[in-house]
Amino acid sequence: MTTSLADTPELTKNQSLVFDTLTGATRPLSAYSILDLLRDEGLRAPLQVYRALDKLQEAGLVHRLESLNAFIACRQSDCCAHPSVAFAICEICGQVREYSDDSLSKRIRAWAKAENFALSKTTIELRGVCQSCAEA
Amino acid sequence: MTTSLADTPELTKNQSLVFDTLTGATRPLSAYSILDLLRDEGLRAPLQVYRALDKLQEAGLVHRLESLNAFIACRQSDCCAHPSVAFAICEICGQVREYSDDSLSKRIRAWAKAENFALSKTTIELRGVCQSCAEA
DNA sequence: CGAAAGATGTAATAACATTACATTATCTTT
DNA sequence: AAAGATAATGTAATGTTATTACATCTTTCG
Ligand SMILES: [Zn+2]
Ligand SMILES: [Zn+2]
Ligand SMILES: [Zn+2]
Ligand SMILES: [Zn+2]
Repeated sequence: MTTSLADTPELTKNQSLVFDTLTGATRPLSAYSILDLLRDEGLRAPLQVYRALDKLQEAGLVHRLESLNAFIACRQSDCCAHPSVAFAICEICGQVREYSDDSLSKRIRAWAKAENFALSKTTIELRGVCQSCAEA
Repeated sequence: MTTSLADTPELTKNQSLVFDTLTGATRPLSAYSILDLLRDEGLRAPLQVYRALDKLQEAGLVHRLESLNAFIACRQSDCCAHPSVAFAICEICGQVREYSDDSLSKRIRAWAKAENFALSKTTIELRGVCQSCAEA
């Protein structure tokens, strides 16, 4: 089975369907939106989507946006190499820019070390208006 | 009406109830937990809590933790002076540390400026294990 | 083959949040 | 004080997001 664009880990049918849906989207999708888009492909229940999303997140192919309760496909080739990724979410058009800033994650790790906080995951989400929406 | 600890803006009855509940808690509370704690005080419906939380957030007295769908009272006197606040959430005990790191927010604002992203709000949430839980 | 692990299908329910509408309190102006 | 405006409240219903429970099927591997 080689359905998807990035088949780093071999994806199952449901995982591929969900991943391809996210890859084709230009904005974050909620689990239920994904489900609706995949009804014709045979998906019937939320759990089918949530299970696929879990695996895709573990594989680093998909990110969850906490402030949106929604998901996007990873757009950064070297995303896994960076300890913390940031997302800039446009409040007008809904588009999301993913970026890594090493000095940002360095600062965070320094704070964690100084405070003896054993860091396992960081969430950085920026809200605002993107350049093209500001121009319009 | 001067019921609450920090009455910077004059709080209404429901706002005070919700704020005092959060101030008394040692961990983040969900809106529905707050509601349950305030049934005896006369609160009946989720909306009563959500409305109070909205006002308290506007006033900067309460923060929403996006990755937890929960709320905490602000514990930083000068929180509003800092453009972006970070939260370190312990995955064992549930306690949350709130801190401000100016160089962190400087980095974020620099990125936003370079990318012409009109930043309105930043969410920074760290997950991990706090010092006392690591020692235990 | 047969056990174990993983993936799937389905239903039900839990948890979180908002819309809509009616009412009451507070403040402002006359 | 009366009238009108604004903000807060009460209540019900509904919408949205996520998980639990249980049965079935598939793949892997000794
Ligand atoms: Zn990524
Ligand atoms: Zn935009
Ligand atoms: Zn604060
Ligand atoms: Zn802890």
